[in-house]
Amino acid sequence: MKSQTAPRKKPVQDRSVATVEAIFDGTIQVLLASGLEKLTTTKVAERAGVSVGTLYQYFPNKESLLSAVLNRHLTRVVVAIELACEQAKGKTTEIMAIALVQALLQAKFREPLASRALYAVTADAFSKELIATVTQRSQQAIGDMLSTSSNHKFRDLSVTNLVLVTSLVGPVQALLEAEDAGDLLLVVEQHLISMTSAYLTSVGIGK
Amino acid sequence: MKSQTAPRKKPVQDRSVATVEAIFDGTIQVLLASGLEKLTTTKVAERAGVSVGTLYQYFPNKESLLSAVLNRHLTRVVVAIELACEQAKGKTTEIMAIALVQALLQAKFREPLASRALYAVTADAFSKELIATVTQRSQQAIGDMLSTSSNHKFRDLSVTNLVLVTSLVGPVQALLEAEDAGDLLLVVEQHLISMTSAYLTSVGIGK
Amino acid sequence: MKSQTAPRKKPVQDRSVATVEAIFDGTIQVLLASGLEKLTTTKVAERAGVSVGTLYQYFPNKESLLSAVLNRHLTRVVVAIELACEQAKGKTTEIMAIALVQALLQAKFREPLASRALYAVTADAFSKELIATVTQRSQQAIGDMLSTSSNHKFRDLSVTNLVLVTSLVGPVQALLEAEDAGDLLLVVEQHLISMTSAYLTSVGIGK
Amino acid sequence: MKSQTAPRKKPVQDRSVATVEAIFDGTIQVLLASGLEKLTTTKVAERAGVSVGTLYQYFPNKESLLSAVLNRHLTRVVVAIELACEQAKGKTTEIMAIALVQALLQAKFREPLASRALYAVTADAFSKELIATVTQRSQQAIGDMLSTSSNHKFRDLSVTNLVLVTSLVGPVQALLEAEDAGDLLLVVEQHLISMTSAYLTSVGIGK
DNA sequence: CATGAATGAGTCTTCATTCAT
DNA sequence: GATGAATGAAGACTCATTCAT
Repeated sequence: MKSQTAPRKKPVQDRSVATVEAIFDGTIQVLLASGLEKLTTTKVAERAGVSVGTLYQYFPNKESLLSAVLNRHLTRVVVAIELACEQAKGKTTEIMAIALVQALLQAKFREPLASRALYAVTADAFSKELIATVTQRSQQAIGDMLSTSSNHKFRDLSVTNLVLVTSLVGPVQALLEAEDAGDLLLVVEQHLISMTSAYLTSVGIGK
Repeated sequence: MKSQTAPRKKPVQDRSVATVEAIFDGTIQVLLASGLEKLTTTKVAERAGVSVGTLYQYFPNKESLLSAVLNRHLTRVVVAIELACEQAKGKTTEIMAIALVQALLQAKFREPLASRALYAVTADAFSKELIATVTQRSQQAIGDMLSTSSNHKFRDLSVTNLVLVTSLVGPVQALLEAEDAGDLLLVVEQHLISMTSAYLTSVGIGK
Repeated sequence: MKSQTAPRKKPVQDRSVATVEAIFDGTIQVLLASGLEKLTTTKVAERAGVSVGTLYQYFPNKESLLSAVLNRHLTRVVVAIELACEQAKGKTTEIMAIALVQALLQAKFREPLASRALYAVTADAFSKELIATVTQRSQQAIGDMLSTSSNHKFRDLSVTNLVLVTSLVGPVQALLEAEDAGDLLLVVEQHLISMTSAYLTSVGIGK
Repeated sequence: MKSQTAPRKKPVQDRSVATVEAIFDGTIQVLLASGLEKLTTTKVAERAGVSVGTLYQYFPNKESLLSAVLNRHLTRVVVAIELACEQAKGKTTEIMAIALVQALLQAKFREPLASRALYAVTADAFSKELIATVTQRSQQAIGDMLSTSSNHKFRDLSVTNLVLVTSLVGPVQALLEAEDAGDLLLVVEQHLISMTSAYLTSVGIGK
């Protein structure tokens, strides 16, 4: 039996689509305003301008709601990464580093509020699986890209992927929560590119 | 006004110390077994072998309990980092990288269960302050160390500190949760050292 | 003030008849599958292949739906009993016993599923009135029959009626829920006839 | 895994015993005042003079509460029947009939309110098992008794047991709900004895 | 007439916290 | 100091019913 986490019904009608969208937004709002701990389905429904009943028409339980929101966000991020990786194939390691870091930052900062809000959700037990999937896809994309590098070869490719994915997330998150994010953004981006590039060079084997 | 988060009384007697210790352990146990979401003070007390009443004798509320546990853990980690940074002062950037990475890994893997269990707590709203403090101290220690490097100078030292601290945490966490952590540990450690070292070199200015 | 329990409109058209019929069937289905406790109007509508809205077109509320279903069933049973009693008038007490028991069993086993399903509904508060009416009619019919017995007279006729009606229902219900109802049916029927006949003889006064 | 229907903790202390007793009484009260359909755990707690929390300390859920109350009642009834059957062993069939009917009536009318209130609970799905057990025990006791009859032997003993048990319950229930129960009691008792006795005689084989 | 999305009052149940013993 | 029974506010979730399309 599948875990009770899949959305309850697909929004086929326009009204439904709008409703679900409003619920998603409401979730983010409440997450930012109250935090995950104090997030209640009633609050979310209120913010979304619908009744609790309606919320439950689309999501069988609170968990599935949070999962859906997180899923939508993370999927967008991974897709951005996959795209960037695809486009950087065959290029030099330096260019790959730039592509990867920029893609991640852009994806995260396109919806900075959602990004920040969803961090807490990420830590929740039921997100494990989702996170695993997303991490998996990211590593796959990065691995596929790296193996086409024009100037380096990588042994321990899987470890390299792991390190790359996990090491970039922390700084990005810190940036999202920083008050002077705007000022820092460019410098940090530069540093992350330097770090990634330097790491890949030091770990790669010259061709 | 201070938040009601400080422990209620100091355990001066041996029995008290043992009780608090048991409660701390119980908390970790429950965290691992049930997750933060399903952690209840009653469960913790049970695991600790005391009554709820006793638990509340030492901690005014659930939050303060979790804060205390998290605080103890993080403090140990920072202290380890501070120590390592202190000892690596005046050395080369490469040695500093090694010292830093090793200190972090050792500190985290000394109590791997606690490290893993407390990750979720970290994401909770009330931990913000604690995390901030700890991050602050770490960056301070690292900054102090870096500025004594025998072979590099750093501009944007604060950014470098930020990047270092935040980028290492992700991989370590991933490692803690990996099933084959044992096999990966050494390789990942090596990669993290490479990354850190390469990053510092690339960002530093030769003396 | 009358309770809002009467059907909302009479199905004059064929389509309407079919719809109501489908809703009745759906109700029985859900009753059997989920039990009264978990019976919801939505489920019933689904099973019936109509929308909830349509269901409410024919029944003003859940109660009236259940009442209607129960009513239809019980009415059929009483009618069968009334008929049998009518036909046995003037016969001996023994023949009356046979007629009564057989009529009841036949009526109940003509729609065994419905009979079984509706037992729970019977116990619900709102059925009180309906049950009373039905019981009343049965007792009336039985009383009318008994008083024409060719070989006995009855004092305490009302008590006799009460006992007869209420004592036969239990065994029939047990039979309906038995797994080996088929095997038992004939024997139990025989026993019930014996019991009824013997009871009437022992309580009746020889003419 | 056992069904979540067993009481949560045993009342060892006096206070606990009193609490549970109050909850039982409260349940009966609410059942009589509002009916099963409108019975809520909050209402029960209020009537019992405790908080909902306390109620849930002793019963994991509403169902288990109702089961416990029903169980207590039915157990008392069966015990009474078992006792009566035991004492009537070796006697004539007529005496057995008297013993059985009187035992049942006395047991039911010792707590007439509870008897009446619990009828609805009886019909609920989750009571199936309990009812089955109780019926089983009753039939066993009756069977054991009948087989020692001094003046009759019974073939189809199991059918006879079934018929006896199920046929007596209906009249008793009707009596409990009758407004003039007091007036009827004696006559009905007499009729039930007649019926039972006559049935057993007609179905038994003279020795 | 039929549909089914939306509503929200009403339930069950949990759990942090207190306090009499 | 320790205990654990009692509390009750709060939150997740359901479902009878309505009404715009």
